[in-house]
Amino acid sequence: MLYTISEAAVKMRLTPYTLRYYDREGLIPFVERSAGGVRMFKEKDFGWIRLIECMKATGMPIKEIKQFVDWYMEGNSTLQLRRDMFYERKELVEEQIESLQKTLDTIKYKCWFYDTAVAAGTTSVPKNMKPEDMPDEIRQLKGKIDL
Amino acid sequence: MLYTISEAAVKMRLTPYTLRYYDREGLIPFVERSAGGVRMFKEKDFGWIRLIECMKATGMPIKEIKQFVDWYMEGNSTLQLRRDMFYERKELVEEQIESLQKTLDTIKYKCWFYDTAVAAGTTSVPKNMKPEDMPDEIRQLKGKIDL
DNA sequence: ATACAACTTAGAGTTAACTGTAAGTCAATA
DNA sequence: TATTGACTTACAGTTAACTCTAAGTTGTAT
Repeated sequence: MLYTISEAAVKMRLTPYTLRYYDREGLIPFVERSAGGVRMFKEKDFGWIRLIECMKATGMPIKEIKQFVDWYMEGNSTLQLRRDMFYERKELVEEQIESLQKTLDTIKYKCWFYDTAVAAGTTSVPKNMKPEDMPDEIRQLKGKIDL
Repeated sequence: MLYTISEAAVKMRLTPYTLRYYDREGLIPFVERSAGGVRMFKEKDFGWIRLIECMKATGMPIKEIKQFVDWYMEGNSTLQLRRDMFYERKELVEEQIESLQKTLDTIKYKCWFYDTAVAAGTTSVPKNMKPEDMPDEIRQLKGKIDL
């Protein structure tokens, strides 16, 4: 089963513009063309594009993803480099999750803060509340955040 | 204790350019000026800037952060709007964490894949490995991801 | 064979969030 | 008081990742 760029775009939830951009940037050199030059996407290509989207989701810039694709096209001589890249990404994603969890602590505190402020009609109530009057989990959060 | 823009930048791990940009965009209207027009940052401002950085860390664009600051400057009549904004952010951050955890599953699978490929000198070993020959946690991961 | 929709490339335009430059002003020290 | 380094504004430049336009080509349906 082969797909045109529009069909591939629907399947991948991208636009044809984006797929052509990825092609120009060297992210999908394995996508073949018809005799007339029309891109023909095959099933196997979608797995690759999903992997590219996964790397993008880690915040990896397109140029670094291209580096990885270049290594892949080079064959087994680049296995170590590709392995190391994934381990580095693993570290970074674990850090991102930790960081987002800290961010979430602040947001959760603010949710309580504004719940309390809305109920009172003024921010001075949560602002001046003594720690011992706060719910346990909020007191914990307040201790963790640095606002 | 008052701080110049350079001192404030060091304290917040930002550049003076960025702080001026935030000021121009209306993110820190509460920062006062000396008679000569020089910005004078006070301790209280840093808490605010930390909150702005927290909102930025959730992926919130500067224009939406400005909306929140505008609501703050308007006073208690905007409490409900501010509360709702934090609840919306909470949802989004929880989604981001979930999404990153799925991304991490794919990365972890690829770490195993390339560990195995490097050991064998070729990707065909992990590529053709039967599920029952994989470690349990890898088989689990492989079932979860969609490459 | 002829339409005509969907494809192609090259290159320009957009957006967000900075980042830097130029010209001029402020403030601390010799 | 004069110098000098840090500040000010206005505005231009940068970067990443698209997004769109124009001019031309391909492929399918009559």
